[in-house]
Formats: sequence, C-alpha cells, structure tokens
Amino acid sequence: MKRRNRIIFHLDMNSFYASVEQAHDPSLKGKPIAIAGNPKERRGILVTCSYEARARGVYTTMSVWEAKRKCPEIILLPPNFERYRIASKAMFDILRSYTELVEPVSIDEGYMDISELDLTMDAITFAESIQQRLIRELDLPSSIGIAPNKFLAKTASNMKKPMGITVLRKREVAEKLWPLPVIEMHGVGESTANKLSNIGIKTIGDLANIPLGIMKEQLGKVGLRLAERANGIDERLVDPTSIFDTKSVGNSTTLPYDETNIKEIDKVLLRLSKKVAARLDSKNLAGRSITIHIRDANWKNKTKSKTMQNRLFEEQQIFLLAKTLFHKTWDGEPIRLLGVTVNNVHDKGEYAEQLSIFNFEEHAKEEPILKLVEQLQEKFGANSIKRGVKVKKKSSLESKTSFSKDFLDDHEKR
DNA sequence: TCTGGGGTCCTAGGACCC
DNA sequence: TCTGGGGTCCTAGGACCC
Repeated sequence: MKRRNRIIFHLDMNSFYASVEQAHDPSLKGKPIAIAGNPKERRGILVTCSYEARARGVYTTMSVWEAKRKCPEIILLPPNFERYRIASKAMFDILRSYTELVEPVSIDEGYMDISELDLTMDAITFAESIQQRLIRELDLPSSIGIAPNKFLAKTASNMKKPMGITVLRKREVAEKLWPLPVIEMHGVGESTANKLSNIGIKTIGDLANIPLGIMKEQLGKVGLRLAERANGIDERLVDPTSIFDTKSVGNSTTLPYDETNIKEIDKVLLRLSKKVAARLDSKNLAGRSITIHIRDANWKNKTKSKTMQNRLFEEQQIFLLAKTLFHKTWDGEPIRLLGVTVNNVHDKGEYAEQLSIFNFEEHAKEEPILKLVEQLQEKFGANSIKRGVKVKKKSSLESKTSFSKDFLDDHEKR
C-alpha cells in the first residue's frame, strides 16, 4: 500500500529576536544589532544577531566582548521575551488560519502539513503568500522549506535565508544533500561528526550508503535514524499537540564568578527554586522528580536527581530538596553554573486524579485507614503523613500501608 | 576575556518483580 | 548448587537543538 505523498512546510523565522526588535523599532533596521542575555554581564553571549551584524563577522553564541571587538558599532539589546512570545503567537495564528496541522517546535519555527488543503495554487505560490503575509502583518522575515517529510522540509528551509523558499524533493536527495559534510545534517553535532569521521564517514552521502549494521554498532538507534534521514526517509507526522506535553521545567544560571561560598550558593538555589515554582504555577503543572545541575570551573557537569512519592510544585519543597541534593553532590569545587529542574511534570488536575490512590485525605474517611492515621500522627506528628507515608488502596475494603524510603530517611536522621 | 539558558531524547546499569 | 528472562522504574550522564 503506497501512501499518498505528503506536502510538509517547515517555516523558520530569520534571526527572530533581532527581527522582532527591528519591527518594533524601525530605526534599528539596517543596523548591526544583537540580543545578548545580559549585555552588561561578564560571560554574556549573543542569543541572536541581525544579518547586518553577521555581515561583520558576528554570529549567534559569540561572547559579547568578542562581538564588540569584531564590530564596535554593534547595538546590544537585552531580550524582551514577552515581546517575542507575542510575535510568536501572532505568527502561529497566521499559520493556523490555513490549517490546524501546525506543529510549533520552538518559539520561531514550526511545521505545517498542507497535504489535504484544497489549494487553488501550487505549493510554492502558497508558501510565498504566507511569507508575504508575515511581512505585511508582522514585519517579520522567514524562510520556508517544502518537502515530502519533516526532515527534508527542515533541511530545505535552512538552505536559503533570509526570505527563502526552497523545495527539496526526495529524488533530489542524492544530488543536493549527499555532497554536504555530515555536520550540516540536523541531528549531527560535533561529537557525532567526530565519531563518524573516525569510521570514514565525511559526507551525508557516505552516511546514506554505509551498511546499517555498522551504524547500529557505532551509534545505536541514533545511528539507524541518521542513516534513514540521510536517505531522505522520515515518517514522523506533524503533531499539533506535541507542544502541550511539557516534560520538565527548570532554571539555571551561570554565576558571575566561580563560587565556593555556601551562603551565596544557597541564595542562588533559592532564587532558582522560586523561578521554577512560579513557572510551574503559571502553567498549572506539578512534577514527580527533581534534578540539580552543577557545572564546575572546567565545565564538568554533575547532576543529581530524586523521584518523590508526592507531586512537587511548592517553592519551599523544591528549595529544600535542591539544597539536600546539592550537599550530597558538591565536593567543594568552585561552581560555574547551578540549575534546578522539576521533571516528570503533568497537569496539576490530571495529577491529582492519577495520584488520588495515594492521596491520604480522600481515603482517610475509610475506617481502617483512619485508625492507622491516628497511630502514625501520634508517633511521628501531624505532618508526617503528608510527607512520606504512602497509602495504597487495593480494593474498597482491603488496604495496605508502607513507608516510603524518603520518610524513613528523614526519621533516621533524628 | 572563551563558551547562556531553555529544553528533548537516548543509553546503560542496578533494583525489583513476576 | 552454576543462577533464565522479561518488564519497569530510577539515576547519571551525554548529545543535540534553538
């Protein structure tokens, strides 16, 4: 059974943050501008820069001091994420005015599946009309890739910037893709490129034609997938809902100076925990596990995580766990970066339902459990129940209790 | 004076269970 | 008296992307 060929668009906004700033303040147009995380901060980098800046040798991820050296007249702006979110929403609203099959993949790019659209024009003309509308209504430039699948569409949109429209057909893969160095491929970074180079794979064509056994052996599942993509094969569907299943919420920060002062570190952990809690709250999410991230002066990373019985969303809860994990991990080395992430997140409402079998209050009315509660509270105090005792409901009559490990850990220390 | 901050996915070993 | 084989969950770390 042969499936009908799909038509997938990948739309990529060109130097999005910089373009939004130029649209917002037209006097910035035609000038070398860059958005820097915090232009005054030591260790700042460029998040985006305008094409005028690029023409002067400046690029994204370049450090601020280096950019200033390369291009002394560069205009540095702090990011205004609220502004970018509004522009992003307006952009996706325009895309969704044509089809519901729009999948945002980041703030400034997304896929559209237009296979089923009843178009009165060809795909290229349609892409042009979208591009022109984005310019007309939002004053924002974009590039569009047109292809039979996501990978090729993404690759195509990258081929011509700014304001490009590129078609990449399956039958053109050998001619247009294969000559390119393998590092150009989406999904291949420095590390993979080095590994591939070691086994003689330099171009995307090399990758496409290597025996699958070797790829599997060298790079596992990732290798097999890359080999498929190099042959222009990608069956992934455009999924408009993927944006809604957030899996983690975290905040991290690079410290102004490598830090060993525990008081300062605690302050930072508190600040990060507050941010995470606030963001969870604004998205109405709660999580089941927490990870802390420590990067030392040599860029060596350490993570430590812990999965909890109960959902996690309160600031104090997150802060205390982060602190505990930090002290279990830290060896006294100067710290460059600290991060706090809550993983395994779900919608709070959904969560309450899922966990209701563990939710003590709901079952406390049942006779056998009620007695147990009284005993436990007498022994360990009123809050002990919420903190660590898991009450599992097996059937309406039969029930079982056990101590979670966290609970026991807590009490061993006293 | 190198190198931010937000994420996702994958792997691999150990614990634990049936 | 040689001890299989799944499956799932947890944890740590790595690669990659924008």
